[in-house]
Amino acid sequence: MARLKDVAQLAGVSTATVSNVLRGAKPATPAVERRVLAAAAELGYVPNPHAQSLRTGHSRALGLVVPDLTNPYFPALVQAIETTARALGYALIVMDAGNDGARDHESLALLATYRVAGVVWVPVDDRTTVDWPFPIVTVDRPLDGCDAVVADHAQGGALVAAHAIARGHRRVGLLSGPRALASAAARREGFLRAAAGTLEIAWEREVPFSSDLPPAAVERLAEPDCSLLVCANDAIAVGALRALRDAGARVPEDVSVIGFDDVPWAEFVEPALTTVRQPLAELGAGAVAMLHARIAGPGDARRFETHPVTLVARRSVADLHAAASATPPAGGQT
Amino acid sequence: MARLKDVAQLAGVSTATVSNVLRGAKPATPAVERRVLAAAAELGYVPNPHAQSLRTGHSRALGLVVPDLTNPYFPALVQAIETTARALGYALIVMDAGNDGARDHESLALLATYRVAGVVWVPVDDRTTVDWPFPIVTVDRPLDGCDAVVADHAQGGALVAAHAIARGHRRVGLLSGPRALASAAARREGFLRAAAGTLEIAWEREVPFSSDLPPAAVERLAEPDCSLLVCANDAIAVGALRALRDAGARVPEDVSVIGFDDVPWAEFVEPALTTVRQPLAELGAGAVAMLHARIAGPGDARRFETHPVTLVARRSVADLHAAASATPPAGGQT
DNA sequence: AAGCTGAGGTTAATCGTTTAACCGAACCTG
DNA sequence: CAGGTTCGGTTAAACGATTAACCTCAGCTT
Repeated sequence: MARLKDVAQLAGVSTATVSNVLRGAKPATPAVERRVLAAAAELGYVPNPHAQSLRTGHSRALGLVVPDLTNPYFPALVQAIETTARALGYALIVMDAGNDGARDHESLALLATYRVAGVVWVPVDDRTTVDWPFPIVTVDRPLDGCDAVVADHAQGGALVAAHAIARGHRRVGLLSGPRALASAAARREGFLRAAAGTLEIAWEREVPFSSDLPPAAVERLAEPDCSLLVCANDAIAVGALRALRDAGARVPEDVSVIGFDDVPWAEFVEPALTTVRQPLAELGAGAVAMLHARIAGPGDARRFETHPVTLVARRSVADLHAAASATPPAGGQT
Repeated sequence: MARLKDVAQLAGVSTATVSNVLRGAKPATPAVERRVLAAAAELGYVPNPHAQSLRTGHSRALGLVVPDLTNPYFPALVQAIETTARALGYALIVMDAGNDGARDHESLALLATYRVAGVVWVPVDDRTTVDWPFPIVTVDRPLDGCDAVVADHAQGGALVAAHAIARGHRRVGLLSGPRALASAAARREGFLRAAAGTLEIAWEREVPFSSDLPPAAVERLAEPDCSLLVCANDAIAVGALRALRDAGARVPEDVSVIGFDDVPWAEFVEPALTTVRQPLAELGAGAVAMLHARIAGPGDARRFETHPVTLVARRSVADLHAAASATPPAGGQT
């Protein structure tokens, strides 16, 4: 592989000049510049990133630490992050923390030894102090003192309430997520605020983010006693769908269900799930852009971005204004 | 951060000695060895990987190139690869080729500039010549001249046939995948061989790996004319489920469906899908182990590993031997 | 006792960049 | 025209490891 020295020799200048020209660090005579560029092109020169990193003390690599790749939330996020990182000239070192807080920090430590220029981090637990030799931006879990991009969960909750109201629902049941999680709390909060005065909360159960509903919730679902089930999560919604089916209730004819996240298979369950879509691609791209900016300006004020979510209406919530008796037309997706 | 030099100074020896001791390259006096280890521990010394790479010409990083992270097949694979790579002391640089052959090669080129020690590659198209400055092992798509791990698709096909026979099916319809893909061909082949003489192939349609079935296939499904639908893929199976539902057929009472892959939501569709599970974790771990071996022994013979698949029986295929009229018990998953 | 050997260290070159320090020529400028 | 500036370029010193070559000295052999 061609080295800087080879380019310099071919162009008949010193390595310093080549380096300066190639990086646009110092201006050079047009003639010299042309010769250098030509030589570099001819040799197919590509700088050795390790030499660069050694010299400058930082690499053109970014780290990404996620709690668990098999969580359906992440692949789209990772993809967006990788794509925009690459477009900005960074390589991406990915680490999976296996939902383990200790491994989370171990990963950051490892990234530190690699002198990455920055890290995109989705922490497994919300509150952990941070003190690392690189800038960090977190996704979806704000940590004090470091940049963050988040989806607007509260707005999502409001969207759900609005949709319910628009479709003529009055009494709803709530399967809310772990109150301890900021995102779950925000969804609930946003929903409640927008529902206030219009929607009646028949009952509420706090359940984990999982399709395996606790028995208490399953029992409750045997006699729903409401026209709409608001779930904090698509996983929960799928669990609800299953429980309702087992109880002999038809969705959405007897009771409607709405989820949150728009996991990849939300459209494949029966009936296709109405849910709130998180802007994963935007979140990922935004995080990398923010990190890039922070690398350029370490001293700037803390950055914080919140991205709007959208509701995607499918078949799982009935329109009570439409002929109340008729079955909604099949295949009515999107 | 502590450098080799600092350790040497603290231990009262030369940097060469420290380097040798730490890597176990050359034996040293027990006393010296102890001093060095103590010093390194005290300073929390971690070698600078860029300096190492610069000097040795290769890094302790592996590359991973996949066609498309949002394909449900990959997250579990990537996770296994990352985990075992990390256990072996490698960092993992992940690249998404966006299902684009050109980008695929571009990614490899980029990895070359990073002097990765090796690459795990899932090529977007099967036949591409390979000539790179690092060892490669491919997953699921063997390329001549480079190591590979693959799932035993033919065996999977045989498993499907055996299951069909065991459950009393006689006439089956085939929704086979793109014949051009080696994996699809192997599945079909394995199935046909095991079915020969026992199962009657009522009809066959070649369709792409997608839930959006071509009209021709949908039409065929309106009048299935068989007791079991063998799908080359879970995506296809989901499409079939949808088409059958639209046609008013009940699964599995009227017709059974079987898939392949065991995507994460195979258990969430209605009815839960019987399918063949690919050993993603084993495939990933195997690939990295193989790559590691190849890095150690560049001259060794070509390696090729095939991993067995397993059938996971859920509700979507009926047992014709059981009371033919009765509905299978609900909730009978696993 | 002279000479060889080998074990255990050290010295210094090297990997491919970046960048501070320097240098000469050309270009004002008063 | 003598004396700054600028401009465009070079030289050489890092960065932090690895490793070939060399050195020293204790222990053996004859």
